[in-house]
Amino acid sequence: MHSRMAMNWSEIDFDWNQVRAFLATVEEGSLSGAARALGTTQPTVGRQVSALEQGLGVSLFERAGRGLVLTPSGAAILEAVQEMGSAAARISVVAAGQNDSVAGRVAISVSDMMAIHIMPDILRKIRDKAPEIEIELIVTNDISDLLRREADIAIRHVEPTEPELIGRQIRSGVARFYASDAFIAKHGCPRRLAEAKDLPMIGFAAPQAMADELARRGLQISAGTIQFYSGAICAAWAMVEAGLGVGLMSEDMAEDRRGLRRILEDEPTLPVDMWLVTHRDVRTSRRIRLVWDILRTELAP
Amino acid sequence: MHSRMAMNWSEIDFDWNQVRAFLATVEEGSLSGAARALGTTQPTVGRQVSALEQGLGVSLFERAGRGLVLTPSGAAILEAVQEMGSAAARISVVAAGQNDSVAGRVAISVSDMMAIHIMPDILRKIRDKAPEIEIELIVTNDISDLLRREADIAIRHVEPTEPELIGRQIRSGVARFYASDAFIAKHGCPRRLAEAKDLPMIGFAAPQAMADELARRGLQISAGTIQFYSGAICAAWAMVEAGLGVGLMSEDMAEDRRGLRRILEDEPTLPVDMWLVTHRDVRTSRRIRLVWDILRTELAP
DNA sequence: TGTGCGCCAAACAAAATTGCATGGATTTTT
DNA sequence: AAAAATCCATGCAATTTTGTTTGGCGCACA
Repeated sequence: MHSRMAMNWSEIDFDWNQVRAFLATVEEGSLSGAARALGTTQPTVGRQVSALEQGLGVSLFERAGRGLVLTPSGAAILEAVQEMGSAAARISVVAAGQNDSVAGRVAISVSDMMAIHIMPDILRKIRDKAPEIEIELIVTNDISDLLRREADIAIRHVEPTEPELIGRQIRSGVARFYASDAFIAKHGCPRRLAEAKDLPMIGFAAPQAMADELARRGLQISAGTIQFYSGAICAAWAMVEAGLGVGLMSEDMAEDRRGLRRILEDEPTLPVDMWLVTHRDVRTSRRIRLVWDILRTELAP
Repeated sequence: MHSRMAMNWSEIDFDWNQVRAFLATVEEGSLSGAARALGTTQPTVGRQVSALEQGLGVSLFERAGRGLVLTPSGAAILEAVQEMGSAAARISVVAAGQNDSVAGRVAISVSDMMAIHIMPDILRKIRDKAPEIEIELIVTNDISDLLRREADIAIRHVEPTEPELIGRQIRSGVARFYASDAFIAKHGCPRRLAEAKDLPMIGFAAPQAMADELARRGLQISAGTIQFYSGAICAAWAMVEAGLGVGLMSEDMAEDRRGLRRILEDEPTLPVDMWLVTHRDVRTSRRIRLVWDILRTELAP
């Protein structure tokens, strides 16, 4: 019995893997790039795309010397192709959630500072409690996309807004300003914000973006004071330690740092939230649930 | 920020065709039924579903003697799978709309010699592969103007320089000198260029233009030896066959000619290139692309 | 209870796909 | 302006996938 309307199979007799090759090619911009992304070879991707063109009776790319250019026909089907891709990603997410084996891989996405200062101890605990779980630590300072299953669990600093994601606030710390001893020896140790406003500052993002973000939290900083910055927070902190400027840092992480001193005693408190986030569908997996619980316990205030 | 999120390919490493097999199995109720619907065989569908189960790490069906029963995990991914299927169907529909029907006219511009000696066989092949395509053969010895859409595809002997045109070199032959048996009986068969320089020659262009062109290619010919000429190459060749003079001709075309003999064994080789040329914009058209591909295959060395 | 029918699983031969190596072409770099 | 780096196409060998055939199992029906 067919509870649903039966599919018209003759309409989709083309090879679905060829669609995947096409999508990868569009996203990567070249056949070679698509091959790298898919873990196959350029001739294979090229032939699959050609076969799709022939199967659909449309030419999708114009071979233009270096690289390919999407034809109008290619652009026309692109939206449906992308939807097919995101449905495939959802299959992966849901299937991962259905997998109730404890043994297997769990991917956790964290910032580099977390990876260096906090995760090692937690990973040891995970190994003790569940040695058959294999952890992939994805280190990125971008928010990684749980919807596409780049990671199973992520630690973010903002509450997730997507309805498919569930987040649990695990800790709220405070960020403060720090500088190296050498820096203080040279510039003095400012106690009040007013004294510090001309000191060079190390940023974690482009100066204007960082100034805007701080302003949103009630701290007026001129973008001009940010001379150096790096999205890699540990690199930014190396700059602070080298005495290149003052830096803003979560309190509990700064404790470990040697040669750093807190400055600005009257600064407004900058709350730093921490959220443990996962996908509603993968959370049902026993293995992921186990890791989730360990993280939640260990990261509790 | 990336508004266009790239796909996470490493996690979507399962075979998309396996998803199709799973969907067909669910909708048809059995592996055999799915095989019938997909136009394949039951073992194939069975193996694809098994491979999907292994790839996702989840069991999708309960093998229950006669027939299969969906497991909870199978039911969980079903929605996303169906969405993938409907996206696939949409691709097919959109592509069909984009598919400018293959029926229609394609104009090919060729020289008269090509039209007579080479095109007939190729036209037969085009008719076999795509009977609904109507071919107009534009016979001209001028470089026909693709930019003005006099023709959709042209065969030229020089590489196109215009950026709007794309050309593909398909063959490089050699031109040699030939004369009719009657001519040789009367004038002898010159073996060296020096012996021939006073023999009457049939031209394909105005004597001085032809002499200049040959000089550019390293062959010194006096314009005065060209007594008769015609831009219509086949007319010029009728003159050669009638014994009015010697003629220069592409080797592969001369082979077919009866009553002609090659002369001048020490002549410098005159390369004759052949380029398939079309306009960038029309190349995306399905039927023109089809004809292009046939021409390219058939004219390959 | 025996028989027929439909379905899934397994073994082996055939076919299709893939990967590798290479060549041609174009853009970027030095 | 030459050289390096990419990128796509193609020929050929190897692997993978598919098709064919056969056998086992459960269910329906006489």
